[in-house]
Order: sequence, then structure tokens, then C-alpha cells
Amino acid sequence: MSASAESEKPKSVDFIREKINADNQSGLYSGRVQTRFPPEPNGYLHLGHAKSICLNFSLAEDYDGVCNLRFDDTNPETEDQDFVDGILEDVRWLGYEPNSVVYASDYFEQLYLWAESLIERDLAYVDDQDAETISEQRGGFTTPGIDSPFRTRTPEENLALFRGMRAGEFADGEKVLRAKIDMNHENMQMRDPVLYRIRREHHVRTGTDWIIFPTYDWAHGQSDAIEKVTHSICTLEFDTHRPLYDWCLENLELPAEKPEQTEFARLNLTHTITSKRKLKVLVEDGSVDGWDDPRMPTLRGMRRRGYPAAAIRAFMDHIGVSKANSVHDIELLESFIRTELNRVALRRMAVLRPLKVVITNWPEGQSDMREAINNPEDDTAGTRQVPFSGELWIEQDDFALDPPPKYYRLTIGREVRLRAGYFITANDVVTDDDGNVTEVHCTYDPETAGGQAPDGRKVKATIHWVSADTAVDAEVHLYDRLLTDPHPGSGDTDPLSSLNPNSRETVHAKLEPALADVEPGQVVQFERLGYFAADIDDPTVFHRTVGLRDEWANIQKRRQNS
RNA sequence: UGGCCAAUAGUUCAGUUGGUAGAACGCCAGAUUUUGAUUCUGGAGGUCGAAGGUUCGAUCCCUUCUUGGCCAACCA
Repeated sequence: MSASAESEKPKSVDFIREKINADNQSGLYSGRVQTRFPPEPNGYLHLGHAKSICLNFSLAEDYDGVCNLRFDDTNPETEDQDFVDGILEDVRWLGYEPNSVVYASDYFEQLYLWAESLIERDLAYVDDQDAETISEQRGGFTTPGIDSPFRTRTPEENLALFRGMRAGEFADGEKVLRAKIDMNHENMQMRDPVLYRIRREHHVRTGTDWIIFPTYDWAHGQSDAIEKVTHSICTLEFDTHRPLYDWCLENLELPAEKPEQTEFARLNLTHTITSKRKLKVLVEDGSVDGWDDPRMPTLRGMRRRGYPAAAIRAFMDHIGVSKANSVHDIELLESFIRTELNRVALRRMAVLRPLKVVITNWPEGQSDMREAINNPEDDTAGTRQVPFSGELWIEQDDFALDPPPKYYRLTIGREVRLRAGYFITANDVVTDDDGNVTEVHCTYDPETAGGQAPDGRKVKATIHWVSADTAVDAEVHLYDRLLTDPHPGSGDTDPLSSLNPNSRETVHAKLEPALADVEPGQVVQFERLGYFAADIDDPTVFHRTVGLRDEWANIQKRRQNS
């Protein structure tokens, strides 16, 4: 996974690497490259975070640098230990080991001291007004702000008040510390932003030690500086915070060269939302089974679904980084999933919608073992024995009484191959009262054991099957897009309004016996159907990770459209 | 409404220190195939958002416009 291994042809350099190269050239950080992934532990990680993780960690790898995982735990209201644990687990699952795991809350004392030094230099003041008033005074894009009546307090007064805030002399919300910058600044972020607020809330790590908490703007750049981060990568919406990021750092004594913030466009995918708030709604209203539901774009959801971490990394590497807002097609991600799984997944046979086949010339009561290849892409995967008998399950789709044009599969009078088995010819059917086929009667050719005819005759189709007497029953979940709208939330619609009521279909499948032994979480290919992941908790349940490319489906679609 | 960011095949991105463009995915066709998969080969598909300007020459530089995104939380 190292940069040198996969960059045979000179890969074009993105704007972030361009900047790093320039910084290395100028010696700004003496060649050091340090990044960080800074999630707030208030939810589980999703695809959007994955882009940031891959970017930050691969930057560190490429430049022989360092990347930390830093929990931005500055707001005790929403944060939770479960999220801290879950995030660390997810980062490791994605394939990255942080240089160290750190917390913004580790720096609360330093941050506090720095705030006092700001006050001493008359660069910050305590404001007694409430949030609403402060917001009103901030003005608008075209109207200037208004100075707070408390803006002129002396440093001595402010220092005493700020210490009182820390000591618990004031109620929550009664006072805040604000930077003293410019209430007329064209950038709203610079109109005396709030640096500290009082919040008597239990903090996951500091408990009740602190009742004043730094805001993002006061904590983030300084945390970067304390850790000696060189390149602080964040998403586009923080670009207007950059002047504030710089202002804070320029007014403090730093332990190293000042880090610099660079913004990139976040990842958007068709049919997908990556808003933590919206995902939470889905979890809470029961639209999905939880944060790790296989339909969720969370890392836990994708893991349960069977998405290989390597495929997610390859996808992120492929889409690259830019400053252009973009919506990637989820099919592109899926193609990376298929490419990876095609390489590594064991082939097995499973029938999702079973139709009984009786082989009328099969010797009564005899059973047979067929040898099947485990993975044609990987010789070392070997073969396995699959039991065969006179009663089989095949896919309902693989038999047609009245076949459409170009249908290659089984129909009356036609011979097809059972994969790794025999050639069979359909002769007759049994139907129920409604005329549905419930059983197909076939004859097999004993000469075609293994799937080859000695006389060299060919068949058009090879279909999969499972012997009825040894079949393993399983519940299989088939997934469709969670949201039918390719661009959920566009044009002021509610992103969740296109929730697909049929995003999960459960079928009762028949599996070959070898599938009773899969490991929890293991992904296998059900031949001709797709890739399926054994559930992490209950490996008798399978989730369809992604289907195979399906030329037959395209043919039918085209026929329908014409 | 002010500021910032962006605009190149159907989609997402490369690219050209200014000489009219490439990849991946998708689509189509052929070959191979005991998965209608994989693999391989080929193909279709672009007035490089618009209008002006600078230049021998602009997709690239400049101006204006258009379109989209973000920003006015004691969230991050």
C-alpha cells in the first residue's frame, strides 16, 4: 500500500501534494509532514470521513510523516465513550494505525493559559450578553456588526471575570469569552467570535474538572500547533474560518512552526447522505436496524455489508482530492468493491429463489460428490467437494416455460450444464393450480460428469444448483438503494423523502453445505449472483454486498425500452 | 444581498509553464470463458459554462456574466 508500490506511472499531483512539495522545497517545516484526522466523538464514522482518513494517513505515508487520530472533544453535550471506541475501531478497520491517539481535551489547561494571555494583551474580553443578542449584534453579510457594551472592559476586569467563569461563579450561558478582533470585518467569523462558554455537563474524559469549554475555533488550530501538525486538512466549509485559525495562532507563542489549514471538497455519493444528523434520524425512527445496518453509509455498515477496506481505500485513491464540489456515482464505488472481491472471494453455490429439479434417470437413492473450483482467479484457493443427487434446487430465473428471445438457460427440450456437475435436459414440468411451475423433470447424461461432453457438444448456459438433501437453509438479505433519489436533498427537498421502502428484501435460500462453515463477516461469491457477506453476529444470515455485472439484465432492460 | 470556492466526455476527475484534449466508471461490439462473471481487443461519446479582451494562436491569462456550493451556532 506504499506510495512507491502503486505509482508506476507518474500520478498527477493534487493541489494538496503540490503545496506540500512547495513547502518542502522552501524548507518551511524542514521537510516535516504531519497531519491528523480530527473527528468529534458524537457519532460513527461514514464514507465522508473515510475520504478524510485516507487523505490524511496517505499523506503521512507518502511523505514519511506522521498522522494522529485526534478526538475533537470540546463539546461535552453530544459526546460519548462509545463513539470514541467505535471511531478508533473503524479507523483501524479501514487499515490505518494512528501514530498516536490524542484528545483536544488533553490541552484544556494550555488552551486556558493561552486565553489568559490573550486577555492580558486586550485581545479577548468577557461578554455578559446572551447568545441571541450576540448573534443580532454580529450583523449580516452587508451590514456591519455592533460592538458589545462589554467590549471595553479592562484586561484586569476580564481576567478576574474569566477566572470566575472557570471557578464556577456564573451560571451556564451567563458569560462567554470572546476574541476582540473587528465587529466590522467582512468575514463574519472574525466578528469577535466566542472562544469559551460555560457548560456544566459531564465530559467523557475530564468529568467535572472543567465547566468552561473552548469552541472549535479556539481549540482546533492550537491543538494542531501543540501536536506540531504541519498541514491541517479540512473540508471546504471551513475556508472562512482560516483567517481566524491564523489569527489565533499568530497571537500565541507556538512550540513549532505555525500549521496551515488547507481545504478540500467533501465526498458526496449518489443515493447517499452523509449528514450525521440525518443518519441519526434513520436509526432512531427504525428505518434501518442501527448504525451498522448494511444499508448505512457508515464504516460499520459497510463492514457488515462486506465492503472490503482495501476497496474503499482504492476508491478514495482513485477519486483524488480537489476543491470542486462533486457527486460521485455510487456505481463507481461498487465497481471497486467488485474488483477487490473478484480477486479474493471464494466461489460457492447458493439458490436464492429455489425451484425443484428432479432428475428422473438418476439412480434411486444414489449420491455423488462433485469437485468444484474455489476461486478461478486464485489457484492456491484449491477445490472442494459438492454433494450431488437426483433432487436439486435451481434458480427460478434459470428455467422458463416460455423463454424470451436470447434466453440461454433451461427450457423444455434444451440441454444446459450444471456447474461442476452434469448436462441436463428438461422434459416436463409439474404445475400448481395457478399454472406456476413447481417442479422441473429432467434427465442427465452420465457421460458429462464434471461438465464436459465426450462428444464435444456444447451448451449455451451453465447454471448453479444445490442438492436438495444436503442443502443448508439460510436467510439472505438483498439490498437496493436506501434512497431512490440519486441526489437526495437537492432543490430544498428533505433528503429522507425518497427513502426506499423496498431497500431490503429477505429471501430464504438454499446453500451448498460448505457455506455452513463460513467465518462471521466472510464474503463469498454466490456464483452467477453476486458477493454475499456472512453476518458478523449470525453467520447463517447473509447480506448481498453487491451483485455481479449482469449482461442478461441489460438485454432485458433494452428489450423493455424498445 | 457581501465574501470565498468551483465550472473539461453520460458521470467523476487528469491535463496543457498558451499550440483545439486523456483516464476510470458506465454504454455498445467482438474474442476467450464450465459464472450472460472475470479477462482481452475495439468503438461511440467533448464548439474544455457564455460573451468580450490580450496574443500569430486561448480550454489555459484578464474582464464581465451565468450556474452550482459554502459562510451570519455559546456545533464541529
